[in-house]
Amino acid sequence: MDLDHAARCLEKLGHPTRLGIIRLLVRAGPDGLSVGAVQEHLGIPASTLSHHILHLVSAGLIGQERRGRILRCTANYPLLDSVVALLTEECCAGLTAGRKRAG
Amino acid sequence: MDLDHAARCLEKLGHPTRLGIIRLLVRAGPDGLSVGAVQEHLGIPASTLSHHILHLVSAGLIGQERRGRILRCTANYPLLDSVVALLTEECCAGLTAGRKRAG
DNA sequence: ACGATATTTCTAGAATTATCGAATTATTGT
DNA sequence: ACAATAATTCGATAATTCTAGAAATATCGT
Repeated sequence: MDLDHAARCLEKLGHPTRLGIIRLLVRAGPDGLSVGAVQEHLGIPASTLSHHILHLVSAGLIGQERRGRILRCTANYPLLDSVVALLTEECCAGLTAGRKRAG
Repeated sequence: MDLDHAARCLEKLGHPTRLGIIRLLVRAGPDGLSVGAVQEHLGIPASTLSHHILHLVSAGLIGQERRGRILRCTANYPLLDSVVALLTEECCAGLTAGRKRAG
Protein backbone atom coordinates (compact mmCIF):
# COMPACT_ATOMS: atom_id res chain seq x y z
CA MET A 1 0.00 0.00 0.00
CA ASP A 2 1.62 3.23 -1.17
CA LEU A 3 0.79 6.76 -0.06
CA ASP A 4 -1.51 7.46 -3.00
CA HIS A 5 -3.55 4.36 -2.44
CA ALA A 6 -3.80 5.10 1.26
CA ALA A 7 -4.83 8.67 0.51
CA ARG A 8 -7.56 7.41 -1.81
CA CYS A 9 -8.91 5.13 0.91
CA LEU A 10 -8.73 7.84 3.55
CA GLU A 11 -10.49 10.27 1.23
CA LYS A 12 -13.36 7.82 0.92
CA LEU A 13 -13.45 7.22 4.65
CA GLY A 14 -13.37 10.97 5.21
CA HIS A 15 -17.08 11.60 4.78
CA PRO A 16 -19.54 11.21 7.66
CA THR A 17 -22.02 9.18 5.64
CA ARG A 18 -19.39 6.86 4.25
CA LEU A 19 -17.67 6.42 7.59
CA GLY A 20 -21.09 5.60 9.00
CA ILE A 21 -21.62 2.98 6.30
CA ILE A 22 -18.26 1.40 7.08
CA ARG A 23 -19.01 1.35 10.77
CA LEU A 24 -22.36 -0.32 10.20
CA LEU A 25 -20.82 -2.96 7.95
CA VAL A 26 -17.92 -3.66 10.28
CA ARG A 27 -20.26 -4.05 13.21
CA ALA A 28 -22.54 -6.24 11.16
CA GLY A 29 -19.72 -8.75 10.90
CA PRO A 30 -18.64 -10.91 7.96
CA ASP A 31 -22.22 -11.25 6.66
CA GLY A 32 -22.52 -7.50 6.25
CA LEU A 33 -25.82 -5.80 5.45
CA SER A 34 -28.02 -5.24 2.43
CA VAL A 35 -28.09 -1.80 0.84
CA GLY A 36 -31.67 -1.43 2.05
CA ALA A 37 -30.71 -2.24 5.62
CA VAL A 38 -27.95 0.36 5.50
CA GLN A 39 -30.45 2.86 4.13
CA GLU A 40 -32.85 2.20 7.00
CA HIS A 41 -30.09 2.79 9.52
CA LEU A 42 -28.87 6.00 7.92
CA GLY A 43 -32.18 7.41 6.72
CA ILE A 44 -30.90 8.97 3.51
CA PRO A 45 -32.28 8.79 -0.04
CA ALA A 46 -31.43 5.65 -1.95
CA SER A 47 -29.67 7.45 -4.76
CA THR A 48 -27.43 9.34 -2.36
CA LEU A 49 -26.58 6.14 -0.54
CA SER A 50 -25.85 4.36 -3.80
CA HIS A 51 -23.47 7.14 -4.75
CA HIS A 52 -21.50 6.78 -1.52
CA ILE A 53 -21.47 3.00 -1.71
CA LEU A 54 -20.03 3.27 -5.21
CA HIS A 55 -17.18 5.36 -3.80
CA LEU A 56 -16.43 2.73 -1.18
CA VAL A 57 -16.62 -0.13 -3.66
CA SER A 58 -14.36 1.71 -6.10
CA ALA A 59 -11.72 2.03 -3.41
CA GLY A 60 -12.20 -1.62 -2.49
CA LEU A 61 -13.21 -0.73 1.04
CA ILE A 62 -16.39 -2.77 0.77
CA GLY A 63 -17.36 -5.76 -1.30
CA GLN A 64 -20.74 -6.70 -2.72
CA GLU A 65 -22.49 -9.96 -3.45
CA ARG A 66 -25.86 -10.21 -5.05
CA ARG A 67 -28.37 -12.63 -3.60
CA GLY A 68 -31.50 -12.31 -5.65
CA ARG A 69 -32.85 -8.80 -5.39
CA ILE A 70 -30.72 -8.10 -2.39
CA LEU A 71 -27.23 -6.73 -2.67
CA ARG A 72 -25.22 -7.63 0.36
CA CYS A 73 -22.36 -5.31 1.28
CA THR A 74 -19.45 -6.40 3.43
CA ALA A 75 -16.51 -4.52 4.88
CA ASN A 76 -13.10 -5.34 3.44
CA TYR A 77 -11.41 -5.98 6.77
CA PRO A 78 -7.92 -6.65 5.37
CA LEU A 79 -7.90 -3.41 3.42
CA LEU A 80 -9.15 -1.43 6.41
CA ASP A 81 -6.38 -3.08 8.37
CA SER A 82 -3.82 -2.06 5.77
CA VAL A 83 -4.96 1.54 5.91
CA VAL A 84 -4.71 1.58 9.68
CA ALA A 85 -1.34 -0.13 9.47
CA LEU A 86 0.05 2.44 7.06
CA LEU A 87 -1.29 5.28 9.15
CA THR A 88 0.32 3.73 12.20
CA GLU A 89 3.67 2.81 10.66
CA GLU A 90 4.25 5.63 8.23
CA CYS A 91 2.40 8.41 9.93
CA CYS A 92 2.38 7.69 13.62
CA ALA A 93 5.82 6.14 13.76
CA GLY A 94 5.25 4.08 16.88
CA LEU A 95 4.10 7.02 18.94
CA THR A 96 3.01 4.87 21.85
CA ALA A 97 6.61 3.68 22.20
CA GLY A 98 7.98 7.20 22.23
CA ARG A 99 8.35 7.69 18.47
CA LYS A 100 11.59 5.79 18.19
CA ARG A 101 11.50 5.79 14.42
CA ALA A 102 11.09 9.53 14.20
CA GLY A 103 14.77 10.43 14.28
CA MET B 1 -13.72 11.66 19.21
CA ASP B 2 -17.07 11.18 17.47
CA LEU B 3 -17.68 9.99 13.93
CA ASP B 4 -17.99 13.48 12.48
CA HIS B 5 -14.72 14.62 13.97
CA ALA B 6 -12.98 11.50 12.77
CA ALA B 7 -14.45 11.95 9.30
CA ARG B 8 -13.13 15.52 9.22
CA CYS B 9 -9.65 14.34 10.12
CA LEU B 10 -9.74 11.49 7.63
CA GLU B 11 -10.96 13.84 4.93
CA LYS B 12 -7.91 16.02 5.53
CA LEU B 13 -5.58 13.03 5.56
CA GLY B 14 -7.22 11.77 2.39
CA HIS B 15 -5.19 13.85 -0.04
CA PRO B 16 -1.79 12.73 -1.33
CA THR B 17 -0.13 16.07 -0.70
CA ARG B 18 -1.52 16.37 2.81
CA LEU B 19 -0.74 12.78 3.69
CA GLY B 20 2.78 13.46 2.45
CA ILE B 21 3.03 16.51 4.69
CA ILE B 22 1.92 14.47 7.68
CA ARG B 23 4.39 11.74 6.92
CA LEU B 24 7.23 14.22 6.65
CA LEU B 25 6.32 15.87 9.93
CA VAL B 26 5.87 12.60 11.76
CA ARG B 27 9.22 11.36 10.54
CA ALA B 28 10.83 14.65 11.44
CA GLY B 29 9.99 13.95 15.06
CA PRO B 30 8.79 16.32 17.78
CA ASP B 31 10.73 19.27 16.35
CA GLY B 32 8.87 19.03 13.08
CA LEU B 33 9.85 21.02 10.00
CA SER B 34 9.50 24.55 8.72
CA VAL B 35 7.00 25.27 5.97
CA GLY B 36 9.91 25.96 3.65
CA ALA B 37 11.54 22.62 4.40
CA VAL B 38 8.28 20.86 3.66
CA GLN B 39 8.03 22.78 0.42
CA GLU B 40 11.52 21.68 -0.64
CA HIS B 41 10.65 18.07 0.02
CA LEU B 42 7.37 18.19 -1.86
CA GLY B 43 8.31 20.60 -4.64
CA ILE B 44 4.97 22.35 -4.90
CA PRO B 45 4.12 26.08 -5.06
CA ALA B 46 4.11 27.87 -1.74
CA SER B 47 0.52 29.01 -2.00
CA THR B 48 -0.70 25.50 -2.72
CA LEU B 49 1.27 24.16 0.20
CA SER B 50 -0.07 26.88 2.47
CA HIS B 51 -3.58 25.94 1.46
CA HIS B 52 -3.06 22.32 2.44
CA ILE B 53 -1.31 23.21 5.67
CA LEU B 54 -4.28 25.37 6.57
CA HIS B 55 -6.53 22.37 6.15
CA LEU B 56 -4.36 20.31 8.46
CA VAL B 57 -4.12 23.05 11.07
CA SER B 58 -7.87 23.63 10.96
CA ALA B 59 -8.43 19.98 11.78
CA GLY B 60 -5.79 20.16 14.49
CA LEU B 61 -3.68 17.49 12.82
CA ILE B 62 -0.61 19.70 12.92
CA GLY B 63 0.48 22.52 15.18
CA GLN B 64 2.54 25.57 14.37
CA GLU B 65 5.01 27.66 16.28
CA ARG B 66 6.63 30.76 14.89
CA ARG B 67 10.33 31.25 15.45
CA GLY B 68 11.27 34.44 13.75
CA ARG B 69 10.58 34.22 10.08
CA ILE B 70 10.30 30.50 10.25
CA LEU B 71 7.05 28.76 10.98
CA ARG B 72 7.70 25.37 12.43
CA CYS B 73 5.07 22.71 11.88
CA THR B 74 4.71 19.66 14.07
CA ALA B 75 2.50 16.61 13.84
CA ASN B 76 -0.19 16.30 16.48
CA TYR B 77 0.69 12.79 17.51
CA PRO B 78 -2.10 12.34 20.07
CA LEU B 79 -4.76 13.37 17.57
CA LEU B 80 -3.32 11.08 14.90
CA ASP B 81 -3.39 8.36 17.50
CA SER B 82 -7.03 9.09 18.29
CA VAL B 83 -7.97 8.84 14.64
CA VAL B 84 -6.19 5.53 14.30
CA ALA B 85 -7.78 4.34 17.54
CA LEU B 86 -11.28 5.20 16.36
CA LEU B 87 -10.67 3.55 13.03
CA THR B 88 -9.43 0.48 14.83
CA GLU B 89 -12.06 0.29 17.55
CA GLU B 90 -15.16 1.50 15.75
CA CYS B 91 -14.41 0.46 12.24
CA CYS B 92 -12.10 -2.50 12.41
CA ALA B 93 -13.64 -4.02 15.50
CA GLY B 94 -10.59 -5.97 16.60
CA LEU B 95 -10.11 -7.67 13.28
CA THR B 96 -6.76 -9.14 14.25
CA ALA B 97 -8.49 -11.00 17.08
CA GLY B 98 -11.16 -12.40 14.83
CA ARG B 99 -13.65 -9.51 14.99
CA LYS B 100 -15.13 -10.54 18.31
CA ARG B 101 -17.01 -7.28 18.69
CA ALA B 102 -18.70 -7.61 15.37
CA GLY B 103 -21.77 -9.54 16.55
C1' DA C 1 15.33 52.39 6.11
C1' DC C 2 16.29 48.79 2.98
C1' DG C 3 16.64 44.37 0.82
C1' DA C 4 16.14 39.56 1.46
C1' DT C 5 13.67 35.67 3.24
C1' DA C 6 9.50 33.09 4.89
C1' DT C 7 4.91 32.56 4.55
C1' DT C 8 0.15 33.89 3.88
C1' DT C 9 -3.76 36.03 1.62
C1' DC C 10 -6.20 37.26 -2.44
C1' DT C 11 -8.25 35.98 -6.58
C1' DA C 12 -9.99 33.27 -10.11
C1' DG C 13 -10.76 29.34 -13.00
C1' DA C 14 -11.08 24.38 -13.50
C1' DA C 15 -12.35 20.24 -11.64
C1' DT C 16 -14.57 17.44 -8.52
C1' DT C 17 -18.08 16.09 -5.23
C1' DA C 18 -22.62 15.96 -2.99
C1' DT C 19 -27.48 15.74 -3.18
C1' DC C 20 -31.75 13.81 -4.58
C1' DG C 21 -35.97 13.19 -7.57
C1' DA C 22 -37.29 10.64 -11.59
C1' DA C 23 -36.61 7.01 -14.56
C1' DT C 24 -34.59 2.53 -15.23
C1' DT C 25 -32.92 -2.24 -14.58
C1' DA C 26 -33.11 -6.66 -12.29
C1' DT C 27 -35.38 -10.03 -9.60
C1' DT C 28 -39.17 -12.43 -7.37
C1' DG C 29 -43.81 -14.25 -6.69
C1' DT C 30 -48.42 -15.00 -8.64
C1' DA D 1 -47.53 -10.94 -18.23
C1' DC D 2 -47.99 -8.20 -14.15
C1' DA D 3 -47.17 -5.98 -9.78
C1' DA D 4 -43.96 -5.40 -6.14
C1' DT D 5 -39.38 -4.96 -4.30
C1' DA D 6 -34.24 -3.78 -4.40
C1' DA D 7 -31.04 -1.00 -6.07
C1' DT D 8 -28.78 1.72 -9.73
C1' DT D 9 -28.33 5.19 -13.28
C1' DC D 10 -29.55 9.59 -15.17
C1' DG D 11 -29.74 14.44 -14.98
C1' DA D 12 -29.50 18.74 -13.04
C1' DT D 13 -28.03 21.90 -9.45
C1' DA D 14 -25.45 23.52 -5.61
C1' DA D 15 -21.41 23.50 -3.15
C1' DT D 16 -16.76 22.54 -2.30
C1' DT D 17 -11.97 21.76 -3.36
C1' DC D 18 -7.67 22.22 -5.89
C1' DT D 19 -4.26 24.79 -8.06
C1' DA D 20 -1.19 28.48 -8.53
C1' DG D 21 0.30 33.31 -9.81
C1' DA D 22 0.39 37.88 -7.87
C1' DA D 23 0.30 40.75 -4.08
C1' DA D 24 0.73 41.42 0.75
C1' DT D 25 2.59 40.71 5.50
C1' DA D 26 6.10 39.74 8.89
C1' DT D 27 10.73 39.20 10.32
C1' DC D 28 15.65 39.49 10.05
C1' DG D 29 20.33 41.42 9.12
C1' DT D 30 22.94 45.46 7.92
